[in-house]
Amino acid sequence: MDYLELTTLDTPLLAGIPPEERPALLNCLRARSAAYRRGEVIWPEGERVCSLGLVSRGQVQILQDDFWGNRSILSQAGPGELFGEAYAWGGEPLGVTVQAALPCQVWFLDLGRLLGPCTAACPAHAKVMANLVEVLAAKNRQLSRKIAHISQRSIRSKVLSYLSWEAGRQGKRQFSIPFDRQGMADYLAVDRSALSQELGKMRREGLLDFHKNHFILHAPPEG
Amino acid sequence: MDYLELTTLDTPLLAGIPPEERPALLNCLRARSAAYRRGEVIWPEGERVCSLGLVSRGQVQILQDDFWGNRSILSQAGPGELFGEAYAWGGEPLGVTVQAALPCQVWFLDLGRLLGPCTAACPAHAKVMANLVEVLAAKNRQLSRKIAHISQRSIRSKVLSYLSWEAGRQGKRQFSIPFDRQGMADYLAVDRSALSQELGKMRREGLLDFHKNHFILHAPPEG
DNA sequence: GCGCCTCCGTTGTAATTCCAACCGAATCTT
DNA sequence: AAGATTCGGTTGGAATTACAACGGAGGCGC
Repeated sequence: MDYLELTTLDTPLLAGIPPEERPALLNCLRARSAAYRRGEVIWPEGERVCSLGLVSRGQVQILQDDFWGNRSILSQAGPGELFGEAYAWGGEPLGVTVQAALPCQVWFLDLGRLLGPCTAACPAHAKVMANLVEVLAAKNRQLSRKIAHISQRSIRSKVLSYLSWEAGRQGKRQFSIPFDRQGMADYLAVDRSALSQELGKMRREGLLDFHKNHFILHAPPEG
Repeated sequence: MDYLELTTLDTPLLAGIPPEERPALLNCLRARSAAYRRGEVIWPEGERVCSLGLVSRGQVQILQDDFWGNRSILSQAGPGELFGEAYAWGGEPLGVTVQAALPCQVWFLDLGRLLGPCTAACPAHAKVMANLVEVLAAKNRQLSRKIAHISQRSIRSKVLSYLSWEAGRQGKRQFSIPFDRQGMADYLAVDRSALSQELGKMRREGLLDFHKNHFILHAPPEG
């Protein structure tokens, strides 16, 4: 297996592990790779997985389908980011669907081997564990944040909650978001046309301005 | 410090670590304890914490307040459960408020020390790391599940999504939930009276029956 | 240039939800 | 036992949202 792609990949999971140590580590973790076309399903919901996914090129979406077929975007993962890390141990079947949002290349790592008693086999193992904890904690915060947004009772509040957070994150009042309208509506769990409608109303009221996925907040929601 | 309470506590974080090894470990982690009255704030939002919380007695609530003052219950933690584990490293300020839901006793552990290079100081360290990963992964799934519920577009769908999951988890069609009405409404991010109204309508339609926090599902939503 | 397709905004209507207020039952206090 | 408090159900009206349908702008291939 050719690990070249991963020895130089900038990913939080392997942060702090020098390229020369990576092949041995990756071999330990039984790293293997696959390519997917846009829209292709990588892991269907219900699957039992014992490895986690790492995107090296392209982008994947983590989706959730409910009983009635509505699909919502839980999150997206680009180069260097992980998916399925919450289901890779504990034996629970996958509660989400992972799908290629763009043509992409992904790797699968058996990180379960790190959880066993003998963690010290490779010197890099401890570092991976520490990275893994930080990644899981960050994902946790990300999910909490989404909950904060979609817990709002009105579309306007959801939009403001999301956009003002995004503005804060990017440190500017003018910024782009990683969604098209449908994606934004899915993320905020609202109807697309209702979202467009509310955005238009907010623009007319001078709260903000926008074009496609580029936004400008006019009145700071913080007061 | 008297670790007696923690040497016998059944908690996923210390699972698999025998009581006699715990005092040394806890000492390593600078474990310290505090008691809180019902309603008392343990960690206010915005605080920078570098330890995680472990409930030994009572119950705490993890709350999220938005810009406009609406408060929603992210989760609750009872004896043996953790809180703040997503904010204990990475240096991000606390995005949630932690409050005592009941009179309670909690412990604070500096788990950040496990992430450093020398993990092998105590023999139990590796086990705690593995436990921590599983706890974080489980929390992850729990947050994803809540998102699945509140992403539903109608109160009825939210209720069915939540109740049918709860029925599945408990393996019976008749079960109790850990919320009163207001708590359930907060969890599902809907208005309490609207929730009562919808529950009454669903009962009239024969979908389910309930009394207080005890529910009986009549028609399986799976078909 | 021409269709084809995707994305986004608009409109109108039906349905849902919020909100505030009220009421009764149960529990707790004194 | 009376009063206070909490909890859950109900109601009515105002406001919001979903839903379906349509139309225009822009990109793309031919």
